Amino acid sequence: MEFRTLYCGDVRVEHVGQEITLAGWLHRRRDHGGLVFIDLRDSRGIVQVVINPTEPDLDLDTVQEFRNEWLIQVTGTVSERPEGTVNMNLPTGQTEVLASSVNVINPSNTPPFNVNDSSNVDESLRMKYRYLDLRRPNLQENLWLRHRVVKHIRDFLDDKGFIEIETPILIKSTPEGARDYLVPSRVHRGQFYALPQSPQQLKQLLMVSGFDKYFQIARCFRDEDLRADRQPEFTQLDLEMSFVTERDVLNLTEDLYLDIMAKLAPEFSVTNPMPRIKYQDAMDRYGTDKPDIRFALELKNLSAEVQDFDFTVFKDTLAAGGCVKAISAPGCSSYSRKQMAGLTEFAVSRGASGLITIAVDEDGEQSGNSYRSVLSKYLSDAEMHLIAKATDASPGDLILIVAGKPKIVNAVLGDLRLELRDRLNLVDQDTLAFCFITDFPLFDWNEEKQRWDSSHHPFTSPTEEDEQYLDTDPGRVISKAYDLVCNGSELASGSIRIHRRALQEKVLAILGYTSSEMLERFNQLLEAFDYGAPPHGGIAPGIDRFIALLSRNATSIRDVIAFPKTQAATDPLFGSPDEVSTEQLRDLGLRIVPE
RNA sequence: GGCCCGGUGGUGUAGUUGGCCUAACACACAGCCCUGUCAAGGCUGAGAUCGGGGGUUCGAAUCCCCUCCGGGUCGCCA
Repeated sequence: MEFRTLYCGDVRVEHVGQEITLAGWLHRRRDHGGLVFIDLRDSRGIVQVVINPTEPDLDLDTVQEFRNEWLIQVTGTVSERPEGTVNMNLPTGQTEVLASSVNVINPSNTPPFNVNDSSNVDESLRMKYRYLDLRRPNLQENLWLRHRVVKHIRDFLDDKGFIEIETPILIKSTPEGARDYLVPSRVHRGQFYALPQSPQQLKQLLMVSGFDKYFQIARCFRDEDLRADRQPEFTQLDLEMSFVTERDVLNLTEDLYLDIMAKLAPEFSVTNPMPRIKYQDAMDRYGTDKPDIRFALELKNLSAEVQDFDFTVFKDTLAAGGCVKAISAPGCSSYSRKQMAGLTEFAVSRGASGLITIAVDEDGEQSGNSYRSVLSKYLSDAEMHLIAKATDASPGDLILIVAGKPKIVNAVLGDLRLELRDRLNLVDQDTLAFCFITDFPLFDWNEEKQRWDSSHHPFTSPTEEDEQYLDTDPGRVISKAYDLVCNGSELASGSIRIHRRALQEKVLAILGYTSSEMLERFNQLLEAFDYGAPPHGGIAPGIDRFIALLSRNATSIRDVIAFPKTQAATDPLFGSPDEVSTEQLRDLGLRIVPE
């Protein structure tokens, strides 16, 4: 006999009259004594089974022993539900299955938490019983969503002529960027493989090989501390193309995401086309290179307006090369002293020296506005007007001003902007506001180590116009790097790469590599460039973050990964990481040194 | 490594200005009743020394110290 002839979730009116066999988990039981209803659940849904004791082959006492999560096989007849008992909340709700026989395939212990609802459960308990958590509707939906998106990506790129190629998980450590996960070699005692932080150099080599358009759903590994949106292993859509410009990569990425949104998540409204914002503009207007553009509340630079004001804080800041910027919080002029203090504390905790507020009130006079602020002691009404005008503030608004080094001012006001977004409920949850950030600087100055770092990675190409400044002024060199950002979250990062050896060596030299270090770490790439390497570029969208954005119930990427790690990078289900046997250590030539 | 939040029957919560807590409620669990429910319903019952250790006190879930676990965040994430 077959385990089943129909899925629980597939029972419909068209099956009425048919004898079917179902196999599923007991989702819920409603026992009326003489009559028992069982909601039976399988991978495709839930159907109501009716246990009527008048059936000759049904033993009611047995059925009454069934409990939640028991795996049950039911044979019976599909029937239309009697009038008034239809359940429109279930896709199967116009039907029910009148059982003629039932069979326990496998009983279940009482589950450690409710499997048949979406109630909150302590996350470590959920992780310990991840296989049960995965039975619940939220994670089921998320993983199905993930599957559909990944399949869509594969089909989309296949259609565009891409080839999917797997690259090794055991590669060579190139210890810059994130910390590597290392794998000791048994064959070569004392030597190690590293797990890839991304297949970056491998995909560039595939371009040299002439594959032209490559992609991979690639697992990446970074041994850094975890966050809601960061796991030690995560998945990227890694893709690379030859003979392309930035515009080609951005257009392809835009097409891909718009296609996914249209076909798989049409309930969201999306930015189409996706705005392309230069890095410097993003910093000026939003204070960050990953702006949430669902709402305006843009940063305004007041440096020009306030430069002649008789106010020491502004004067000294500007004299020291700093800036004065502000945002206008709509409807917040009525904030209490305590609420204002809260905002100041928020700003100071993020590095600001202070926060200056101007509450804009209605005024019956010709001016229209009156102001409450510590600045009133120093500035004239006309000067206050100037600030209000520059920040587009209206009566009822609260102007928040930060003065200091541009980096800090942007960071603080950028964070305040997001804080106001949440406090004032400024965004629509059904919008995904994609945008591209372009024209990143090629290098960032590392104050601590007194050297230049790549702002993207060392293989990123400078623009042709700026190549001339590599020697004289690396800080002003703009790169061909770009990010895809959505609702304030970085979804993808990519660039046009360097494909000529001389330029690559020059960039590596600026980053502080000696010739011998270059050969030690990057020889495979540098040498490959000597064999007719084509110009190429690509992008690497994070799959986990994107699915989490699309999911209605995910609060972290853990909710879209089948078996994630805790914040301490452990797996409570398997108990990893764990010690290994002395034999295993001996094979590898390793010894554990106590702290 | 820093800062913040949390840990109370199997689960989720309440209680946390020390005493009325002999720890409450819901779900789950056990028993009984019940033939049209769908978060079924009714009655009865069992189940927690309040994450662990130490301390203060006549008295601690509640206050103090240490520690473990989970989460958020800063650092970190080319």
